[in-house]
Amino acid sequence: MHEASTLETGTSPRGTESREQIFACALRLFARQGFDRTGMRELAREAGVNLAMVNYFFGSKQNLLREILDTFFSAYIAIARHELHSATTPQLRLRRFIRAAIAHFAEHQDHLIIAITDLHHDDEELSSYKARWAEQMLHLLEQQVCAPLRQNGKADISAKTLSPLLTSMMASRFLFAPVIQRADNASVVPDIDAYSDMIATVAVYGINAFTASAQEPL
Amino acid sequence: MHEASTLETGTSPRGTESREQIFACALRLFARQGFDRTGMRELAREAGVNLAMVNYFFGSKQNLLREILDTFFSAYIAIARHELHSATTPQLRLRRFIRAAIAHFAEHQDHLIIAITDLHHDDEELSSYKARWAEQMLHLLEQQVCAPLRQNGKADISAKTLSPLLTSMMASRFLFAPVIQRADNASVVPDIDAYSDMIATVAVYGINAFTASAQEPL
DNA sequence: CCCGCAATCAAACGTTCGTTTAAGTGCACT
DNA sequence: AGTGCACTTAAACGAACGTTTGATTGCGGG
Repeated sequence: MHEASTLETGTSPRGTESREQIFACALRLFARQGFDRTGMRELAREAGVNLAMVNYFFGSKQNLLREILDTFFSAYIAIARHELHSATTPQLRLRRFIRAAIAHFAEHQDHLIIAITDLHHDDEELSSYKARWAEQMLHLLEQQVCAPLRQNGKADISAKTLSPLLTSMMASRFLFAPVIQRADNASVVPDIDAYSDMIATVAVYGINAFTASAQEPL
Repeated sequence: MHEASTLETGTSPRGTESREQIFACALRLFARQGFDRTGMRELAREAGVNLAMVNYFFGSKQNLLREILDTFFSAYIAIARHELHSATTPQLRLRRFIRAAIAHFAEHQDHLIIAITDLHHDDEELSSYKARWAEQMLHLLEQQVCAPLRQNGKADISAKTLSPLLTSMMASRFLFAPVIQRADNASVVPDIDAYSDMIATVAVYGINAFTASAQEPL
């Protein structure tokens, strides 16, 4: 039952390579086939280690999933905290947050896919755990974006609506990538910078049009 | 192996009630716990039927999933086909499509969640199947929205980018609902009409800002 | 009345699942 | 040389999985 210690002794402990192999393969397999469809034996075989090593290093399959979600969410929140406190206007803060978050998504696509497609796992521990991350994001967006925008005029938008909307918009390319590529593998996709610019522009101007008073009708 | 016939004899065949019970319970369970985490025995127990009835009516668990996806996607495409051919400008067509699609999502939230969280199942049959739906949506958006917008000026947006973006935006509320509600169960959520208005406004004005030339900087 | 067939049932099929155990390996340090 | 500890291993555990079989029920039409 006692999970292997994670303490760093300056130089890597002997088992580090195996542990990292397992973690890397779990990322790939969970994202491509889903958490439940990936068996411990398949994971161990792919990582080139013995079956028992997975639970030796991570305690259980659930714990392995939690460690994956942990690395992703904590970095996501850190980005939000940093970028949403940076600029002078809520529009500029939002744009900087989107660009940084999409860069994070692009670099950790497997984490992202696992996090979203496993959103509806009704495991009690993981659910309350994800709710705590959501709380922090809701609070950040409310303080730094929604509240300032409320003085704009017409309609207001709540963080409970904005947070899922932004995350969905930013993730859309990665979430649907396998289906879209299969449906139309001919044409080229815009590079990641053009994509994040486009999402940021749509979000900032779209939200501004919704919250601000005067708009020419479309 | 011979699946029960689906032909309608005017009045319902005798087994219809059981079949519909199974289908309804599968929707609820697959959406709440995921396809893989839901066992045939659990599904049969919940539906109040014998275990063997599931495969008697649906042939296999995969076929049951496919029937769920089928009813959802075919209605989704029908809505897109209808609304995207309706109005005079691409902006108006887009707005009408978004409002109708969100109404469809709201009425079939379980279908939606199953479709999205199972997007990454690498089952060959289901993948090529979903790709065919995606092709139709790509073609519709390209013809009725992207191509007309391309004459706008500055930047253009491809259907390969727009289709996932729109679907993600419209689905955001339903996809993240369980996490958000758990993180903040106090406040009220906007009703579905206000939500679809907001998504439509953000999408139409946001995309217009991205594709049109002159914009005041934000 | 009874034959036919759709529907229902209990039971078992073989497989795979996540987890645990107990033995074994080889380096590091005294 | 020898002891301790981190790592690795093969094997087995009971449970749950999706599917199939063969018998049984009960209504509708000849």
